[in-house]
Amino acid sequence: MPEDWILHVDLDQFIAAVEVARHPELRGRPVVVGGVGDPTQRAVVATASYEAREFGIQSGMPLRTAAKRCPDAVFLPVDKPAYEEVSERVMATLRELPVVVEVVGWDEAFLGARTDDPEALAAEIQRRVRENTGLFCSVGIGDNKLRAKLATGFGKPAGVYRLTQENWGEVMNARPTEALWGIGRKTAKKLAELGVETVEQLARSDPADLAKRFGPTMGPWYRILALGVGDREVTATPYVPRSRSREVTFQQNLTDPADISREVAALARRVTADVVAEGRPAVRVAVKVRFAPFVTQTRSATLPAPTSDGDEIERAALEVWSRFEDSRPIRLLGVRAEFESA
DNA sequence: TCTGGGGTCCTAGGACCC
DNA sequence: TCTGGGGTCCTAGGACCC
Repeated sequence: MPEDWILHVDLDQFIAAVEVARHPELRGRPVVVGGVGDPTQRAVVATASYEAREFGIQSGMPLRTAAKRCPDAVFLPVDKPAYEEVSERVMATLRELPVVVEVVGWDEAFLGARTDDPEALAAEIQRRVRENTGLFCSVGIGDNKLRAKLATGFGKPAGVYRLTQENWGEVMNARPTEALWGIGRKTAKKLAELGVETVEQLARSDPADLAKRFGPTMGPWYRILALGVGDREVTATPYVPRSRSREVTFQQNLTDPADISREVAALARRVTADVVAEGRPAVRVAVKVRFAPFVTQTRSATLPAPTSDGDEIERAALEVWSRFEDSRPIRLLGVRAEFESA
């Protein structure tokens, strides 16, 4: 009887790889994709090629910093439609196999598979993705989503790795808690303050102590994560979004109230287009403001009635905006529409 | 590290109601 | 009126992920 496996497929340096695939002359060079491709602008790195990473360039880093670390890097603008198109081809390739495909991003998917030989399946996935798209991917094999996801990281680049209950402790116990999927820098730091530095220490922690520090849901959940326990359900059911948002960072901070109102209204219109495309009305509108030295605040309002109407969404966004009292210069504005939860 | 854009989920306090 | 307990909604903020 074949066993049930969960595979996690992750494209290697996806965005940079798509760019290199269509600009072959860039192969082997440090490539950095982000913003409009101008490293003097306010923007960050979306993806850096492995060659660029050698210079210490990472996703999320300001383009300005990346340019300082590697002045010779090639800077390219983000071309979302191009990545979406390639992503579709990758997902279609995965769906040709006898597996359930759950898409979790442009460059990632979980696969549910029943097989005696998950490594052979992983190799087949890599071969087909390479053939159909020219891209390399890494595949994690696990007995749940958490382990499959973490396994992919150990397989990079272009490799396959199996992480299950059997080798979990051996592979993970000595690692910092931040190695877990769901524990970031802030939580790792708070855990360290409790004397919990490693995955093994977290696994041995008292759930009640964790609940006291992190709340009744998150606290005990961190310990479960450290044990490697996770969700096994892989579903092909299309994802239903909870919200749609648009935001923009200005190259020069805004100070004129007329400019600000105009930008809020424009963002509300863009969000309305997304709401209309979604085919479900918005029930709530939120405005996000990032003031000059990077202080972010949000305000929101429940709409009198659900709506997909642009005038109403714009009016709501402007009303929410009027409740901000701070008058510092503004570097970012955002508008979000929320849908009724299912 | 002068720090994007698009999302998700959890927490906590206050309002409000019974 | 020195006064309970609980449920739910609204709102703001925090943390995380890609």
